[in-house]
Amino acid sequence: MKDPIPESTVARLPRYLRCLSDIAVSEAKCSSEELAEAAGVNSAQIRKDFSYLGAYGTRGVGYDIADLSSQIRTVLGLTRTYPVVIVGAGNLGNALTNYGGFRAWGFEIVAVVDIDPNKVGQPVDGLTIEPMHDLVRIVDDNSIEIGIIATPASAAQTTVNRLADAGVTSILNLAPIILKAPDGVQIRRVDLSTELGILAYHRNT
Amino acid sequence: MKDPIPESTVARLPRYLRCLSDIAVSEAKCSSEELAEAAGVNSAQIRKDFSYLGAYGTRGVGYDIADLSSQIRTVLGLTRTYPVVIVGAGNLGNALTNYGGFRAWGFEIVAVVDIDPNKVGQPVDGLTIEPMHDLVRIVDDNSIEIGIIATPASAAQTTVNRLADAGVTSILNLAPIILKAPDGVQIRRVDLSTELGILAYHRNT
DNA sequence: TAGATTGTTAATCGATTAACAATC
DNA sequence: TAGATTGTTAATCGATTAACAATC
Repeated sequence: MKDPIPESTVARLPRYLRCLSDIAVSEAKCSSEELAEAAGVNSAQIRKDFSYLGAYGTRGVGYDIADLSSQIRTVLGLTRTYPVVIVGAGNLGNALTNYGGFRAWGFEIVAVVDIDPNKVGQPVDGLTIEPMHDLVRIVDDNSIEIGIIATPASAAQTTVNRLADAGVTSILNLAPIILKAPDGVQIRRVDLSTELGILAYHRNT
Repeated sequence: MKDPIPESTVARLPRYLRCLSDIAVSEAKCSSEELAEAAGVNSAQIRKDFSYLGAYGTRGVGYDIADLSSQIRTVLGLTRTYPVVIVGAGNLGNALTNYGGFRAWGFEIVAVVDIDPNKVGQPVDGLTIEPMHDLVRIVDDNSIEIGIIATPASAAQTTVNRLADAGVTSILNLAPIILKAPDGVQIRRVDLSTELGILAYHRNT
């Protein structure tokens, strides 16, 4: 077991988790070869990745899927619940609030805020849209550490700053813009146009 | 100018495009140092990336933003329009259909299909939800090459296969599952839970 | 010309993978 | 024991970056 897990390994762990839960439907154990096939990566890669976790398989047998999944969840920090706030109650924000898939990994949308007074007070999936100026209180009350930005690009940097001021330290940005992360705040970005752009590139290559 | 553009470079190009359009608001030219600052990458990285494009800056001056942006768009294949079909008219699918941001890079949602007869016929952002069994005709009629999967995970592999059969060769998968790509089809995956998982990992590190 | 910044090389760094001894 | 598969090393591969000559 080596200590610092490479970023590339971390990025693959959730993928392994997904594949393992598929395989678990029919089997209790699997080999690195089998998982490699399902995840589309090299089997040596998989064994190396797992060696960082201190997760031990059994030579000649393979990995116990339940054990391994549990190890991965522990390493990623998916053994607790994370309250999440969504900023921006437009189509995308509301779609995310309605999307139940976050809960399986412990992410629970506990608040949705919007700057538009006309949206404030409206219901979304059991929650009520709250005003942006209550953000500090909302983050405080719910001990929120993670925010998702579903605002237009033009409002995204302001939103980051306000989330940071309120005490949120992890942000997932869905707005199509590169943001500056305040000190102590980490931002990940998902840009669907970028993904389509990369698809387009490969079509023409 | 070397020929094969590394995948890592390709993945950064859309980011540069975003940053350049921000910078273009106030300036017509920029240096690799300035863009590096905005994009959060090393300036040598940027110059190296651009050297693959055959895009030439001017020594002592920098890069012409309009020229450079146009080069990047050309390389990525963003100089034409791509008709896109969205499969799955749930919250996410409808949010994407409503989302206007794809059009700026030439991706135009021309059809939304769903398997649920109750949804078929309903309007979404000027389109009408069409039945899944018309997929081949729809893809044909609109010369669709790109599909976005916004179905539940359980329906995603079937959807890939049907899209592939219909002639779609580029797929963006938003369902939280690892899919097998049929021959000649490329799939990119965006998994928001995975992104949150990686955020969670870094919180606890 | 002097200052600035590119384009490119070469060095560094890190990630992937083949190979195989260890061992179930 | 024989067969299978891990865990790990060492080799390979590719990506990043420092450095600097070229040149605007």
